[in-house]
Amino acid sequence: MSHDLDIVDKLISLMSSGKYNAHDRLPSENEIADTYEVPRITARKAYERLEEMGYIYKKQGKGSYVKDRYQQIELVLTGDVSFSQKMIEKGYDFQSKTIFCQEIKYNKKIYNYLETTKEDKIFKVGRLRYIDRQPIALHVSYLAKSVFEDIDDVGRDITSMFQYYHSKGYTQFDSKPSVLSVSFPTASQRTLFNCPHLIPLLVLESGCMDKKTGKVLEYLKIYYRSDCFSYVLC
Amino acid sequence: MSHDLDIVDKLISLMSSGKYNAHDRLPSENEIADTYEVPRITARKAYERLEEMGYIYKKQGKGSYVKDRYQQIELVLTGDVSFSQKMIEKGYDFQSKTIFCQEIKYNKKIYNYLETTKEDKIFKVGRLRYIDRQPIALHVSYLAKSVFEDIDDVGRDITSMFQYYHSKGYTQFDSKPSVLSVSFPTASQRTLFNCPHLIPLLVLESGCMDKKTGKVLEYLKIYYRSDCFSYVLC
DNA sequence: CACAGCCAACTTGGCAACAAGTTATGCTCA
DNA sequence: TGAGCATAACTTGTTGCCAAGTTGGCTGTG
Repeated sequence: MSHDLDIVDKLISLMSSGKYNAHDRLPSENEIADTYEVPRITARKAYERLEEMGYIYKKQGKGSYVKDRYQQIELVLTGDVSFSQKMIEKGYDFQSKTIFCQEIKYNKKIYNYLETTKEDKIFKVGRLRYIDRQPIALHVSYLAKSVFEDIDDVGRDITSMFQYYHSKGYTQFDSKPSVLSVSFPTASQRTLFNCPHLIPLLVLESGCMDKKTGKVLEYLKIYYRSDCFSYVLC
Repeated sequence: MSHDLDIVDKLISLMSSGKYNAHDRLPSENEIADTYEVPRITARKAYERLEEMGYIYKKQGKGSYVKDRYQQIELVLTGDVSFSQKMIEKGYDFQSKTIFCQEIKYNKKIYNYLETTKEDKIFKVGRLRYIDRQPIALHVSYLAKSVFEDIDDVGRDITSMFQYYHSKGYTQFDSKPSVLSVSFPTASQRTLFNCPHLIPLLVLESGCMDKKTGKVLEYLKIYYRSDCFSYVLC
C-alpha cells in the first residue's frame, strides 16, 4: 500500500461504502500523505485521478469534496423503440436538442454501410439527450442525401427520427446488428457532456433499414455517459 | 489548446491516424512542451495519462513509445453458448484458468438473486480467460452449496460450467436478463489483468436457470477488458 | 586504425519550496 | 462592548531544480 492507485482504490471503496457521503469534505492532501506514509505529491495525484474520474471536486484553499454521483438509469438496449420514448415511458424529465447537421467528408466505412457511392453526400445529425437537464447521451445519425433529399434543409429541425422516416413514407423498420464498445470522450464530447475526461463512454453503433425494401436508411452512433446508465440486454 | 487533456486528445488522434505507429518513439516531454507552449509538467501529465490509458509506455532516460494496442475481438453477447466455445470457434488461441473458489460472506443482493437464505453458503468461482496468453476476461460464478453440494471440493477443478451442470443432471438452461455496466479495475483486478488502472472494464451481470424447474443455478459476473473487445448485440 | 573508457547531452523521475486562496482567530481602536 | 482589520494557519496549485538512467560521440591509448 503505497502507490497512488492504491489510495484511489481505498478512497473509492470508502466513498461507495458510505464512509464519505456526497459533499463531505475529504482529508487534506497532507493528512492523506501522513496516514498512508507517502509524499504529498502521491496523495495529490490520487486526488487528481479521483477528480478526473468524477468522484470528487476540489476548492483551492478549502479542500476536496465528494461529488454527487448520478443516478443509474436503466436503459434497455434494443433498437425497436426510440430512445426518447423509452425515457418518457420511464417517467424521466427528458429533453432532446438537435445540435448540428452538417455534411461529412468521404469516409469509406460509413459510405459502405449506407451502400452509397463517393458521389453521394452524407450528412450527420447530432442530437443531445438530457435527463434532469443533464446531457447524458449523444445520438449521431448519418443519412444520405440520395435517400433524404431535403436533409440539409430540415436536418436541424428533426426531433424524432422515426417521425421523419414516416414523413418520407418509411413505416416499418429492421435494425441492423449493434456493435458495442467503450471509449473516452474527445474534447468536443467533453464540452457537450460537461464531464471530466476519464468518464468512459459506451458507444453503440447500429443501423436502420426499411423493412419492405431492405434499403439502409441510417447509420447511427450513440454515445452514452457510462456513469449515468446501467444497460439491460434482452 | 493549452490544457493537458487537449494534448492527450491530440496525441491519441495522431496515434490512431497513423502518424505514430506501434513502438515509435514519441517526442520528448520537453519537445511537447515547446510545440504546445506549455510548461513541461503539463506535457508530462499528458504522457502519464496516456500511459495509464494504455496508449504508450515510457523508459527512463530514453523516451516514450507507442504501445501495441490489442486486437479488437468481436464478442457476441448472448448467454446461450459458453465463452470458451465462442472463442475456440473463432479460432483464437484460448486458455482458461480457475484461480479461486472460496466462500463469500453474506451479501443480500447475491443471496436474493440465488433465491437462498442466510443459512446457506455461497461460493464464488473465479476463472481467468486468456487469448494469446493475455488475460482478457474474468468470470466470477456464484453458486449455492445447497444446489451444488460438492462445490467447495471440486470448485477449483471446474473448467466448463456447463459440463459441471450436466454432471449434476441439469441439461437445459434459461438465461436471466443481462445487465451491462462500466467500471474501473480494482487493485486485484489490475494484478489479474496485468493492466493499467484507467482501462475501463465492461461488466456483464447475468444468471443461469434450469429450464425444467426454473431453479436459479448461478449468478454470473463477467469483467471484460474494454480495450480488447468490441461487442456485438443480436 | 581499433578499441576502451569517459563524459556530455539528452531522456524521464521525484521532490521541496513557494504561490495563491480561504478561514478563523485575536488584536486594535472607537 | 463591538466592529473591523491584520495575521496566522490551514487548504490546494505551480514551478523549477536536481537526481537517475541511457545513449552516443569524443578522446586517449595500444
